[in-house]
Amino acid sequence: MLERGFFQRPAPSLAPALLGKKLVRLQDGARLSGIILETEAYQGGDDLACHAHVGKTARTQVMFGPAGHAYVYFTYGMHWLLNIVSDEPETPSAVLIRAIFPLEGLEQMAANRPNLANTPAWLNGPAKLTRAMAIDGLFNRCDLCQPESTIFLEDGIAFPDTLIRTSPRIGLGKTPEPWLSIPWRWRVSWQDAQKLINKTGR
DNA sequence: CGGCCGATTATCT
DNA sequence: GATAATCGGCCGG
Repeated sequence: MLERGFFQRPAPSLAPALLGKKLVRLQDGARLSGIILETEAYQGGDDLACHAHVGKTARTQVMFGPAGHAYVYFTYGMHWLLNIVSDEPETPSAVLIRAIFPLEGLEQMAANRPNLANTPAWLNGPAKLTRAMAIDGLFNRCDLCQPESTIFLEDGIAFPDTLIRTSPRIGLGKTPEPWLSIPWRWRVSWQDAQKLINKTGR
């Protein structure tokens, strides 16, 4: 289990460091997991794309707290998105988990997503992976560094820097420049990940 | 492939 | 009352 110290840095530093780490969810005694393939950073009250730019509200409060906690929020009337709170208290900051490469508990994750065809890359979206891992608002503000947590992170594999691509963040709508174009999205392609994971033997 | 669009409701103003 | 850190279906090239 990754300890709190790992998360205690600004989101633009933590986000790329999370690539290759293992996201683990214990559901009904089963172990569901995947290698993180895509992340986005949301950093500080100055970041107009960050929910916390409006200040402390019931929703954003957790981002003002200590690192290593989950920020799970609801959007578009139907989706839950998982973030990991980063940086120091009073500096609102979080990393959105946008895609994982399924590793353990594939059968149960597929059962959690009955309507999804079992295509090769099927957890390539922030709301897809939360549904497959049965992560919803009940996990908002939970501590990912507690020994009894049913969601936590583990060491995984190391992706070479050459496989990591950056781009602007997705879905920001009418967020103004320069925030719209800041390259705070990091990702590894599903194909590259599969090659490396197979070679490493998981 | 890429673009458009409707679904559906917590959260904020 | 408006908006949304998305998704999946449907269209055209």
